[in-house]
Amino acid sequence: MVNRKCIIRLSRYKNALKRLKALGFVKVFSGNLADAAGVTSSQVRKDFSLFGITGNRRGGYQVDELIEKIREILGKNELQKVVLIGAGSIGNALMRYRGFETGGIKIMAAFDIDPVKIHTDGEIPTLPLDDFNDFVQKHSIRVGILAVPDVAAHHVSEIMINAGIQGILNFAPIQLRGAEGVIINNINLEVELENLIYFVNAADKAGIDE
Amino acid sequence: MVNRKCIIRLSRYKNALKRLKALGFVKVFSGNLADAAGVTSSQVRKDFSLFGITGNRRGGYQVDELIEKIREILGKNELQKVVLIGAGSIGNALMRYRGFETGGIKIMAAFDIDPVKIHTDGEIPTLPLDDFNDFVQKHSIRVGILAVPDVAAHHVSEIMINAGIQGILNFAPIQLRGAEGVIINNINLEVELENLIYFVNAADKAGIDE
DNA sequence: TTTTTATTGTGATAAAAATATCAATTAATG
DNA sequence: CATTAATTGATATTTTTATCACAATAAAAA
Repeated sequence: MVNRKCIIRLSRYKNALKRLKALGFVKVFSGNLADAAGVTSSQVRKDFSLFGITGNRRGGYQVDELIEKIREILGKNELQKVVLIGAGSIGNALMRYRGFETGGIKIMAAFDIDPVKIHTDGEIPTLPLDDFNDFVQKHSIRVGILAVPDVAAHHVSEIMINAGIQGILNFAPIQLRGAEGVIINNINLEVELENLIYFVNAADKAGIDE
Repeated sequence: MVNRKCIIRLSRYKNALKRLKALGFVKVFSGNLADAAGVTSSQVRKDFSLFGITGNRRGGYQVDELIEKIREILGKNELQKVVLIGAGSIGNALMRYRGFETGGIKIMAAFDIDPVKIHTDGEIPTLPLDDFNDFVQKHSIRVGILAVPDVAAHHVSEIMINAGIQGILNFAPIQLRGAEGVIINNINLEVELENLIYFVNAADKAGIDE
């Protein structure tokens, strides 16, 4: 069964493959990917079988072919357009983040309620929130990043969902619950740090990782 | 058994409790927390039993007491000092992020190799990377945030570990593997978006969430 | 060409995590 | 004070996830 964890592993395999390719690898074995992604080789093969990815017994997998197949599964063969709501510090950091381009992801526009932040001169325009609906529908965008303060988060998530957004990456420190057919991934910085702090403090016990 | 997932849920319970407290709640039932955190009430009670948190049969849990107990478990009763390496866009966003203070987390200093970024006038000083070791040891800091470009990430992680850092929150798009006794949490923005894109594209199939 | 060796692909097995169940118990009610 | 109703806490069950094990098979070697 395909779940979140499984897709995350697929992304990691793809990243590992890119690095191995840069190192000159032409074929890889499940064990190589397992090492690079920190899982077992069985896990790699099981994941592949789930998506009908096959290799050659004794011959492993062709790197180029494998990257291509994973990209296809992840929908990364075409440019993925996303929008951003919230042009604060995190929003701006994301706009400046260069990793998305190379990964085939493009932030088409940012939106904010603060008139001071509106401008269309940069590489990514920042538009008034009122334009959100039209923009999303005009460009058929289905994925959005939410980077507004916590008090506004729930309200903004409703605006996004009403506009037709089906996937939200939420940076607000509130556990957003998605509507039917809407997927929400939450990134909570404080929770992540709390997590580290707990395990560092509990260093006596065996170091648990996941 | 206490694992990452379990501690993340604990953080979520705490956040939910704070909101419920603000709403005037004095006591809560496991079902309330379950709703707020998106889990079952059995899960909540199971988690609590793991940490010896008890309530009153029929009477639920006292909000204040519960918050206090969870804070204690998470080590948040004393200010948690962390450092940041990389004063780029993500690093700066984190320095400006107000959520940490209220959560009892303090970024003591940032470090960078770029002399242009060094300054000590702001609220959080940005120091040369050469000062990292001394600073960490002087302030007994054990948790650090890594926000440098991918090519530098592995090298910087070694600097951190050598200086005695035991927990790293890694924003570089590379799967860092920790040394013995070092815990690394990876936040990979592209992987998160890829994940959303996959499930949005696969919207035909049943919407899977976690 | 035949034999050996290494790796895949998958069904079986084990481990881990989440959920359901229910007796024990406590608060509220009459 | 006795009775009722509701919730915890702990155990049992189910579900999910990961690992193991090995036949099938293809490359390499003899």
